[in-house]
Amino acid sequence: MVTLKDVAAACGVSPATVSRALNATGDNPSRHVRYIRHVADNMGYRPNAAARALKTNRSDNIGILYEDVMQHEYFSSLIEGLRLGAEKRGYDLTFLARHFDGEGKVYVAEAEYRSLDGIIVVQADYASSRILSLTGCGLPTVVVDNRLEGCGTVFSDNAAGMEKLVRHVASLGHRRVAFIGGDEGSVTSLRLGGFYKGCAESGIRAAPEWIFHAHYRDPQSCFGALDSILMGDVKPTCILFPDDFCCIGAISALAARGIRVPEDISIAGYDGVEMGRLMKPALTTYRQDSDGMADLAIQMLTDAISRGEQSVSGIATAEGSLVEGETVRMIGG
Amino acid sequence: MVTLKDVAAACGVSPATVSRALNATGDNPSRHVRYIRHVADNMGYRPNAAARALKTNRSDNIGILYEDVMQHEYFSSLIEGLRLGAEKRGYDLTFLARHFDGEGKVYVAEAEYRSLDGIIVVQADYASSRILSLTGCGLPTVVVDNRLEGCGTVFSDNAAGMEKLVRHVASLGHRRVAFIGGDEGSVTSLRLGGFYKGCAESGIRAAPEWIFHAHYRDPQSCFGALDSILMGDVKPTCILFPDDFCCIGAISALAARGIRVPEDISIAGYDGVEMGRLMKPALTTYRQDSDGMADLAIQMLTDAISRGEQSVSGIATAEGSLVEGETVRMIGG
DNA sequence: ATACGGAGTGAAAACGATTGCAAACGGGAG
DNA sequence: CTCCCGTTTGCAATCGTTTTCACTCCGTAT
Repeated sequence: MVTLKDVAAACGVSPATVSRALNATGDNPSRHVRYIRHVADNMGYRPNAAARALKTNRSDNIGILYEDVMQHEYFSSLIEGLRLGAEKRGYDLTFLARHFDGEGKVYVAEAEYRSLDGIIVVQADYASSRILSLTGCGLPTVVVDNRLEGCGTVFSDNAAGMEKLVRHVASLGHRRVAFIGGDEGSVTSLRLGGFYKGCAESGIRAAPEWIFHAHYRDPQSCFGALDSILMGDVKPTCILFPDDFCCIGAISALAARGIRVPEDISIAGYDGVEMGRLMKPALTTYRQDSDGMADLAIQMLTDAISRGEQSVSGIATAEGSLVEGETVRMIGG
Repeated sequence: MVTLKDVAAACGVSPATVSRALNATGDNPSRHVRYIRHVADNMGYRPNAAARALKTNRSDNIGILYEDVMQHEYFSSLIEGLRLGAEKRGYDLTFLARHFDGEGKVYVAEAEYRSLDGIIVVQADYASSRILSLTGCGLPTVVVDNRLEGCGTVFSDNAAGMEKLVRHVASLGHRRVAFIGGDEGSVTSLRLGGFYKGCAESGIRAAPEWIFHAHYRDPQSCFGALDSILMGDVKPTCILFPDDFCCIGAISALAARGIRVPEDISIAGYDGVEMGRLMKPALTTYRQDSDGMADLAIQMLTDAISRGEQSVSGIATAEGSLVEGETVRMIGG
């Protein structure tokens, strides 16, 4: 392993000079600096992250914290986006391991231990108490799709997206629209607000009997809601699902009852998964901009880091886009 | 931040003693050692990873390297499995960033820079030249579903799995079976071998005109193959797809032609994604044991690390399981 | 009683980088 | 030629651990 000292010897200068030459940020480096850099390159010098972190307390490393979300395509693409964003800005990404202590899982200690520069929290459930303990830790933190005291936040446009979806559905003539989701403490509860607003603006009555609770990406509770809907006297012409996964699954559940989509009933999902584009009829859904969210999150975080701040403030929202598929059909006015 | 020295002062001993007390591995620690540990705990002492790494050249940190696979449910659950396995054994997981140099992406340098203890490679494509440069780097490396000189390997039971699938299909009476996949340099080429073997053992003629090339998880090439199959004079009774994603997509493509699954044609996928269980008819497929593979990989790697070896040898295979769905129907003998 | 071996401890030297401080240097003005 | 001021450089300390080496202490064998 070639060290600063080796490069210094090769250049006939002191290690301090080499360090400065390599870290200098000026726009037009002097001949001497260029020479040192050239030699360092040639020798294959790479700084030692541990030594640097020890001295500076910085690691160019961001911790990422999530729970049980990897299987969701939306989240895994979000995480991939985080990685790309971090890479672009010269940071690495480390999974924050959950080392146990007496009372629960400890993330902060881990982050400190590794001298991480910041933390990104990706979590489907709101306000996990384990996460809450992060907020006071003096490390800049950005939370995705969640609101946490003292942390920066990046939201998907949950309310606005659902609103757009409702309008779209309304524009195709639907007046009896059911909503599945709105689970307390999940993003779908934010969307419920958008649903109400969209209904109000489109002159649709948001009938309480057509609003059903279900968890995000939980087919079980979702199909339960579907059952209730189908057992009602008056049936909706369109059902909005909490996520694409459940929505696609529902097509089969409906087919098993002899109900065709979209001929007999229209449906729409939420997320914008790849399968939705592939299938026939193509899924009508709202595509969350996971790449945009990821990049915003990393940007907020790295900005705060490079300003040397201990916390991140501010809220940003990434706008998604309506995906007009074929699962919502036009119905007679 | 509380350091070794602080603990030492509080205990009235030297830092060296504290270090030894905390790192001692003996089964029954002496009273004195227990006391030091107690004090350290109480003071909230956490070792500094950077200092430790600097001194020992170990980081309890494993690098993970992959390309463009995050969107695949199989891969993201594999990565989640890796994380869990690493966590279980006291390691963290860091994404290996791809810093560029003149000729391509450089992973090794990054791994060295962070003094990573080992590397796990997850990659759909065989023999990427970028990866190859890893092998000589003196870091223990385990490759998933791939064979690379000087690296440990964990395989999914590609051939055996496909063989089982073929037998299952044969046992339901199918004699005309088409195979899509077998792409050079991808895992599906291994499965092609299993296909031949399964056919041979089941007395099925593996007809070359029913073997079609397609990339893994590439609907485009897959549907092209499907077209060819459907245009043939004699049609197969069952089609085996390279992955569940394409297979599920194919159901729609078939439906668009008025072909029903499984009444008119039987199909099976490969991977075992969640959606397959949810849909109706439930997807017949072969579920790869991604958790098992991940755990094997981490175990091989951490074993080598703790033995202080510079490379990993050995090949392990994780056995998957046949998922008998409803997309392959029994046909008349 | 003396010598010896083992266990435990402390002092101090690393590991490889950054950085405050002071000295050396270089260029322009007088 | 000298002086002054701004820039560059080197020295040395430091970050928090681990680890070697020498030493002490104590129990046991001779």
